[in-house]
Amino acid sequence: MISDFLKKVYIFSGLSDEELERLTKIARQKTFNKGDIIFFDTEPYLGFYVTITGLTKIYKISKDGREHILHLISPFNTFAEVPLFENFGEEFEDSFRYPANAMAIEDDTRVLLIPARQFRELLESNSKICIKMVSGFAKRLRHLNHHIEELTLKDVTKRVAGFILAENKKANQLQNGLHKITLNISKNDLAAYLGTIPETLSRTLKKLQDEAMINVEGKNIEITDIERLMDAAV
Amino acid sequence: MISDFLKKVYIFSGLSDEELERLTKIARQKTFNKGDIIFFDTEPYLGFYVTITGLTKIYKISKDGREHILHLISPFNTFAEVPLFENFGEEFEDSFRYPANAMAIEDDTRVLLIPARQFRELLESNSKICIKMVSGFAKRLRHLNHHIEELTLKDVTKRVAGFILAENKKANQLQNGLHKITLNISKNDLAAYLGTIPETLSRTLKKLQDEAMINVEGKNIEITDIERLMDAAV
DNA sequence: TTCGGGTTTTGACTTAAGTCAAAGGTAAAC
DNA sequence: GTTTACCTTTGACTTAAGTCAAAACCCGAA
Repeated sequence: MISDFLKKVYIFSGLSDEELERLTKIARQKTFNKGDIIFFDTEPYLGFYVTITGLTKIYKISKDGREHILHLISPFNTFAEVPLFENFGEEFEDSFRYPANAMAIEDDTRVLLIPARQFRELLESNSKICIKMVSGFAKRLRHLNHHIEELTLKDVTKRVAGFILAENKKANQLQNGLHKITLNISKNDLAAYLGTIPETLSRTLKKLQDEAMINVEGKNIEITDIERLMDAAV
Repeated sequence: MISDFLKKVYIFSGLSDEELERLTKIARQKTFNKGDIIFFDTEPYLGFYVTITGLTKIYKISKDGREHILHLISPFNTFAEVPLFENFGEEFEDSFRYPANAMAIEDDTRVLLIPARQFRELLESNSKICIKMVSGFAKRLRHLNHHIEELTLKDVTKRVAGFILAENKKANQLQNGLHKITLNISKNDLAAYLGTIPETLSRTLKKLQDEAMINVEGKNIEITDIERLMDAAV
C-alpha cells in the first residue's frame, strides 16, 4: 500500500492518516529502466520525486559532455524538492526548471511524482511537514558542503579512500563483521561522483590495492588495512 | 534600531512586532575586525548569525593549510543556520559543531548571534518563519549546486569569466551603464573562492586582459568585450 | 556458443594548474 | 619619510590528473 510506504519517508513522517490519503491521491507513480531519463534540467518543473525502488543519479553535464554526479538517491529518499520553494509566497511560476538532470541507473526504478501545486497547498496547512523539509534540506546542505570540501581540498586518492570508508561505515551499521563493501553503481558513475574519470579511478584503486590497503574484485572491495586507509583519506 | 534592521532580514520578514521584540532581546551583537575568527568548525554550536555590516567568509581548510571559501556573507544575510535543524524534534545537543569556519574579512564587521535554544522555541510557535527558512535553504542549495558545477565541470578561465559576469550582473541591477565591477575581497580570497590559488588567478586575469575581454586595474575590472567574455565562460 | 554492446583496464602522452622562490606594489604603522 | 607586513605578480619548474587509443573483460541476447 502506497500510504504505508509514504509513512516511512522522512518528510512525510509527521502526516496524519487523512493527509497521507490526500497525498496518495495526488501522487503519480512512474517506472524507469536503467539509463532512462527522469528529467532534464531544461524541463519545466512539475514537482518532486520520492524513490520507491531502484537508484537514481542527479547530475550535471558540461558543454563537452563531461558528467558530474551530485547525489545518488536510494529508496525512501526524495529529490528535486528545491524548486518548490523558489519564490515561496509568490505565485508558483511555470518558468521554473529542474536544477539538474536525473537518470535511473537501475532497472525497475519506481518513483512517485508529487505535483508541485497540489503539494504546496498541503504544505501551507501543515507546519510539521515544513519542519521536516528544513531538516531534510539541512542534511543535504551538509552533504554538499562535504562534497565541495572533498573536491577542492583533497586529491583523487583521498577521495577514493574516503568514499570506501564511508560506504564501509554505512554497510557495517546494517551488517556483520568484516570490512567489505559492494558497489551498487558502475565505476564510470563512481568516477563521475568522485569528480574524476574512469581511467584515473581505475589506476587509483589499483594503487591502493598495490599498497595493500584494499582488495578489489569487480564490484566488491575488501578493506585489508583500515588503519592505513584512514590515514590515506585525510 | 535593531528590530528595524531585523525586519529587512529575509527569514524574519514575516514576524510580528512582538516577535521581533523577543528576537531583539535574545540576540547578542558582536563586532569583528578584518582577520578575526567568528567561529571555527571545531567549536560547539551556539547559534546562527546575521550580518549587520561588513563581510564574512565561510571556509574550510585542508590538512596542509589550503583554504576553500564556500560563501561570502554580506549585510542582511544569515549564516550557520544549518545545525539548528540537525535532529530537529530531538533534544538540542551540546555536541553540535559549526559546519565550517567563519572569518570577518572587513574591518567593523558587525553581526548578531541568535542563540540556538531560544530561537528554536520561537520557531516552534511560528510556522511562517519556518517557510522562510526553507526558502532560504533552497536558495543556498541552488548556490552550492552551481558552485559544484563550476568547480567540477569548468576550468579556471571559465570560472573567472563566470565570476566577473555574475558580479557585473549584480552591479548592473543597482547601478548605471558601463560594465565595470569592483572587487570587495582580496585576490587571495577570490582565488580561494574560485577553487584555485592566487598565482593562477593572476595569470588568468592577465590572459583575459591580453585577449582584450577585460581590463584589470587593482580591484577594478572593466569588461571590454562582454560577448567574448560570455563565450569564454561556458 | 557466439556475437555485440557496454564497461573496465592499461599504456603512452599531454596539459592545466600547482609549487617554489623571488621581486614588485601598496598601504597602514611607526 | 621610512619601515614593515601583506598582497600581488612573474618566472621556472613539477606533477597530478586528463586525453587518446587500444586491448581485455563481462554479460545478456540471439
